[in-house]
Amino acid sequence: MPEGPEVQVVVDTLACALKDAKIIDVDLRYPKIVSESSIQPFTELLKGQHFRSFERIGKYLVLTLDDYRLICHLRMEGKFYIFNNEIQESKHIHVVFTLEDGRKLCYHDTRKFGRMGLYSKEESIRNLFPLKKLGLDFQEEACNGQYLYACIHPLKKNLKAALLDQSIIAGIGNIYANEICFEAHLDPRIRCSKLSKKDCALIVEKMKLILNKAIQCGGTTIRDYTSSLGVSGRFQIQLKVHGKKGEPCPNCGQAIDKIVVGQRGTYLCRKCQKRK
DNA sequence: CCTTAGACCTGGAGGC
DNA sequence: TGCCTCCAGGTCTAAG
Repeated sequence: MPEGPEVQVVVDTLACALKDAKIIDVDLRYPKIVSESSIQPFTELLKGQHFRSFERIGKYLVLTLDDYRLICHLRMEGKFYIFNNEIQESKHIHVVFTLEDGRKLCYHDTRKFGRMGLYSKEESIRNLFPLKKLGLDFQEEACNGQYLYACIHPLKKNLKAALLDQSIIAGIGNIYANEICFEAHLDPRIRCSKLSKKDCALIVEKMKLILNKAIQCGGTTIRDYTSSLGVSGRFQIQLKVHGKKGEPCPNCGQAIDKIVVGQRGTYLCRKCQKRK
């Protein structure tokens, strides 16, 4: 589920639940979840650390502890759950952090694609291994039409691939890339070099609208977050094309088409989204 | 340099 | 019901 907005919802929720909580034990059930680039020994170094601050960069969670940064990527299906007493057991829970107050923070990941690791707190965040290849985050001021145009104008690849390229803009995933192309009335297969400055300004404008609205919608589900099931970014925004194959386009009524672009499922309205 | 196929994993949906 | 194939929020690596 997690693209940038869902990760933001998760970070906000974790910040509420875990601020200054102390880790007293870590049960690493599936060791491959820990990145090879992590400082070791992972479980031992976490003991005694407190969660101090919480942020998101692209699709990464950055949890700052007393002495380290714990960086997590949820990939396709990673989720965090917090249990007050007993864990609701599952074979998909791969890491359990026991907190001093008795709560358990569980990392759940059906496909085991997610990764987490410990990194230096001294180094600037952007220089840490998992983050240094990222471009501007989608919420940054400097991430504007000019920036996007400068990045993608020279590229031969198509618009969809550029939106998914985390070294250009960090935080956009497949669902939102489809929605952004639809709202900008642009065919995802357009070559980047054919896009004007005006197109790029429009793309960024729609991108910020869609992603920020998604965060707000996710934010509404935070409130009914209770204790047992916890912290999963619930994607509640109204999608216009993603997953809507065969349904009428909200603009013109023509059936939404599904194609493959860059090995990813891509939904579009052939009438509304111009190819150039 | 760039694009693309494959790998990493599991489970749900749909066809037969 | 069972078996098979395809597909899914992502990213990295090797091959072409």
